[in-house]
Amino acid sequence: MSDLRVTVDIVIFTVRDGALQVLLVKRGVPPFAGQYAIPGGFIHADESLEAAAIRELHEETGVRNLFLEQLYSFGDPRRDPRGRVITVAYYALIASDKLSVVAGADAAEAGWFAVTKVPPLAFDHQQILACALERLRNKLEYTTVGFQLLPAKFTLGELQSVYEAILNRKLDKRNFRRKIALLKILKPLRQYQHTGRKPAQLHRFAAPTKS
Amino acid sequence: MSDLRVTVDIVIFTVRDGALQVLLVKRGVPPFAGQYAIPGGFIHADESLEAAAIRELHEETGVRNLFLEQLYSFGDPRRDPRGRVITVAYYALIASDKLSVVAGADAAEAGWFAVTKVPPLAFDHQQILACALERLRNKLEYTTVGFQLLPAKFTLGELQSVYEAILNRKLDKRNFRRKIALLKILKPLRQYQHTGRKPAQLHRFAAPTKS
DNA sequence: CCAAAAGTGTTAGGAGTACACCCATGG
DNA sequence: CCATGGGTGTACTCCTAACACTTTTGG
Repeated sequence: MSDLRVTVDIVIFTVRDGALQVLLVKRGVPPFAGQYAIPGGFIHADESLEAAAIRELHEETGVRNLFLEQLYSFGDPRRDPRGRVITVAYYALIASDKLSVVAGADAAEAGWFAVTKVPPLAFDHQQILACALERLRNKLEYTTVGFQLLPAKFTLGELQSVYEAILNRKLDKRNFRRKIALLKILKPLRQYQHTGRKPAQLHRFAAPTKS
Repeated sequence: MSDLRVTVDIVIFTVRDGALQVLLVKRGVPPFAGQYAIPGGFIHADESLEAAAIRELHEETGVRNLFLEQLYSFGDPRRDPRGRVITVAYYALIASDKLSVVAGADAAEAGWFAVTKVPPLAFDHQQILACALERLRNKLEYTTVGFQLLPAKFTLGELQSVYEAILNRKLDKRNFRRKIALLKILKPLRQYQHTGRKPAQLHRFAAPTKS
């Protein structure tokens, strides 16, 4: 018990270029120097787990007010060769229009990777990523987390692309739109996105109006 | 970071007397001396989180090989007045025919409480219990955790009672039995339970036989 | 014979899935 | 004019939920 430490690691997702991507940082010091890892760090003495996650998230991305949810805690005694380190893993979703802000202290060493093409990861981070991916895919089915990945105004086509990127499969356009319509959480706007061919109506996320 | 410690707390459920019950222990020492709490303890230096949970579970109930699942980690810096203690909460299900074994070191100070009638709890254990209850109810809908609470042989009426106790509402008998039958995980036995009126057929939990 | 739990089908509504064509625009 | 993504409806299946009566036994 003498030397136990606790970290918070955060799997940060975004959807970019039609693919679900995750933010990874290259480690500069041993162990696993030169390998990529999920961003994270030790918790401070006076902050809650979630506060630590929010702080790390802000340090890595410069963004606050993201969707953030605790994922799972990993505590194998040998997961970190330096000693006993338990990690509480979180996952976060960052909207595509906010991710220009990928600065942070080690900007040059951080990068987005498609989840289908992640390099070998340090520690047990492969397992943590797999866990986050599974959670995200499940939550997509019965919650509205998907909307967190879009800007305030978006088209139904963009929304569908986000779903397809996360689930990694094509969805039927008509069925998708009916399903979304049934949720009654989108407000159609009188604005259209003129991006190429036929203009697409913009929508924004909104709680259903009580009639 | 100097003084951080990690505990594992376990919400142990059973169904008894038609009610969902939880095992609580009375604290003998401050803080919260005399109040009830969820069983738990500090993790050892060389054991994984799950191993710690299994160990605590065995210490409290004398039983091994229960259903056990990690729930959530709680880390508010002021959740324990003694100092910084993070807890990784688990929940476990113990079959009604095994719970005579409620011995353990502090047997006299441990007891089962219906979840609808728990006394005030120490620390943030009320919150942990609420979290476990929510998880259990959700898992009941789309997994087969409910079977963990029954002996090897049971009647459909007993199974339905377990579901009703957990969900705290009555279920339709015909719909329930159809739903269970569709799962194809029960093997009807040539034995009947003669307990009062019309004998009820016994079943056992079994993976579906591949035709 | 009676109280009590066991056991059993049908119908209606809602959600998911499969599937094909016309529309509006920019180039 | 044409390539491209936007936009729309129907039919079928499956799951859920509501609902009532007969059967078997012990006392």
